[in-house]
Amino acid sequence: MTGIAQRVAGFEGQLKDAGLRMTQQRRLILRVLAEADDHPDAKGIFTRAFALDPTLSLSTVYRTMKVLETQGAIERHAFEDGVSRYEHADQEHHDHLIDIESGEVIEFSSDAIEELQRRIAAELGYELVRHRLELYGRKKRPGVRGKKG
Amino acid sequence: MTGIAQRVAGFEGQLKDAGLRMTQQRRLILRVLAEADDHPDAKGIFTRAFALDPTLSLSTVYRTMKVLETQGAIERHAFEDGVSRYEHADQEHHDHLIDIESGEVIEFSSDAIEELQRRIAAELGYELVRHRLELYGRKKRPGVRGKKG
DNA sequence: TCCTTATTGCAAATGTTTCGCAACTGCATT
DNA sequence: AATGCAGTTGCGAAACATTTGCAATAAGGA
Ligand SMILES: [Mn+2]
Ligand SMILES: [Mn+2]
Ligand SMILES: [Zn+2]
Ligand SMILES: [Zn+2]
Repeated sequence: MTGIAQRVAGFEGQLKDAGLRMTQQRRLILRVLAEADDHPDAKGIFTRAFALDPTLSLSTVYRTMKVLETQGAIERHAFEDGVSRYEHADQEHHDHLIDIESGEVIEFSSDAIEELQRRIAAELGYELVRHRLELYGRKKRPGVRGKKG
Repeated sequence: MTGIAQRVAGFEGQLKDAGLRMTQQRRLILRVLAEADDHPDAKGIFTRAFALDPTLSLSTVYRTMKVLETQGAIERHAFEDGVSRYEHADQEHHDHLIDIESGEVIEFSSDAIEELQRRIAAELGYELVRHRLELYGRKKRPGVRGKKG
């Protein structure tokens, strides 16, 4: 919902408060991130940004992702393949379902499962701080119902 | 519940069926794995096994873990720190809660959450094949109840 | 025991992410 | 607009976990 410009401006403020600078590179990466509707890894972000500014380096992408993560501007995920994937954090919490055939990542959120996780942790004597939930599935062919169908 | 000897014997059969061999190294690693009650990584397994046979190499541990995983004899997990951790697969499915202060890994299982995940996937048009669920929490101090306590 | 081939140890290669460092630039201040 | 101090960047090298090529070794059926 928030526009790119506003988001960049808002982030600029956060940086300033932390004594950090808004550089061309950060602006560029922020833009790439804002325009992304998937979950790119560092190399993917680099590729997209590099197309707009071929002086950018991959190191800077990594460093920027760290800054953005610290500022809470992005979230980092590590799905099965192990590499870090990023997405902007201006949306509310959600988890992911990965299509094991296509690799497509589908977002979902469920209050019920969030609550259940909290309860499970509590029963074990823990306060839930964060969690990682990934579902790996295969697309159901329409028309095929459950075992008893 | 299953004894180490039986487990090794059973695995030997699986290997044979796959045209693979039961080597000293595999026997050793299997033993280390069977005696482990935690979730060691490759280096951890190597260290324990190396103590019993200092001719073993780390490569062999990695290769063996791959074979064992393919045979379904072990499970591999990758918690937040990124490295692969292993455990024998002779117990029923469970998920993990990690104490973010001590690093301790607590196992738990919940039919409710398993079912809920299946339902969520189904609602998105997917058949759930596997999942990853990790809870990261902090030990509650006894005597301190919820916000309204 | 012999033979075939799976397996091993070693070192080198990978792939991802981090780091040291000198050059560069944002930006607050003259 | 010019100055100066950090914070930042690009580059190459390092770090780290894991994989792989290869020649030597050993499992296990004949
Ligand atoms: Mn997402
Ligand atoms: Mn476990
Ligand atoms: Zn969630
Ligand atoms: Zn589960």
